[in-house]
Amino acid sequence: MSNELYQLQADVCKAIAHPTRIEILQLLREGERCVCEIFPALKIEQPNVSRHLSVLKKAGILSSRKEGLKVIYMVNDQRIYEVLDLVTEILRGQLDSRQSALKSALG
Amino acid sequence: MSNELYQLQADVCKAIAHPTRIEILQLLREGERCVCEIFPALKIEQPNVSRHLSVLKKAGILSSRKEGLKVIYMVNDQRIYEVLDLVTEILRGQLDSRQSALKSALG
DNA sequence: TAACTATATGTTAATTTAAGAATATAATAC
DNA sequence: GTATTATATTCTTAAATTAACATATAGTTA
Repeated sequence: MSNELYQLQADVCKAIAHPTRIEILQLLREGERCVCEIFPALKIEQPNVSRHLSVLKKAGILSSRKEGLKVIYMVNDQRIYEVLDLVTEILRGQLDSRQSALKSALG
Repeated sequence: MSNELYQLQADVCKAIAHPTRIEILQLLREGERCVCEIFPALKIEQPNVSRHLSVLKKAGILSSRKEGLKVIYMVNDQRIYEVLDLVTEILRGQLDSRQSALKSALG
């Protein structure tokens, strides 16, 4: 149907289509975190994490608020984790398919 | 946890992170289709659709089989539609948030 | 005010992605 | 064999993405 919807869906998918950003989301699953907690946990540079956070925020997946010097990021909609979990299940299904294909190929 | 899992999840998300590929998936929701049906339905060039199909296939989202001259594509795991539907719900939630923020801002 | 801390933003280079046009391949029909 | 049809691939070019490094900004403290 709506070509605009496809673009919006693609934008959300693109925003989460990076391993670092998925790792950020998994960290935030436990609750909101400031940048100063996120980048040491992920062992990447602060400017790097800051940019990935802004990608997620621009896509409407995260929000932030200031507390003194710190900026605290949080997930807007927990359903983003249903998306990630579904993707994991799909991957597991792919693995199972390959395994049973191999099994039947080997007799 | 596993950095490799994040990469695999990101790969699947990246594969569906394009409006044309989402449109292809929505068409295939009704059942398998050959390339000759897909590209006229989407009103894009055949080589273009062929490349997008190969991206989806490489990510394990689609499979294909030959029938004479035609190549027929199909979805491997229907849960990919749960992902797309969830993303739509998340987008709707974002819209609702903006609306109620606007409403309270205007009194 | 200056110094300090936390975060964000240029800038650059390397890599990836996408589309269009042309071409190549594969299966069928003649 | 040649011609035809359906699909895939190559090439080129433009645009987008990413990381690294340096720098800028915002808020705090002295």
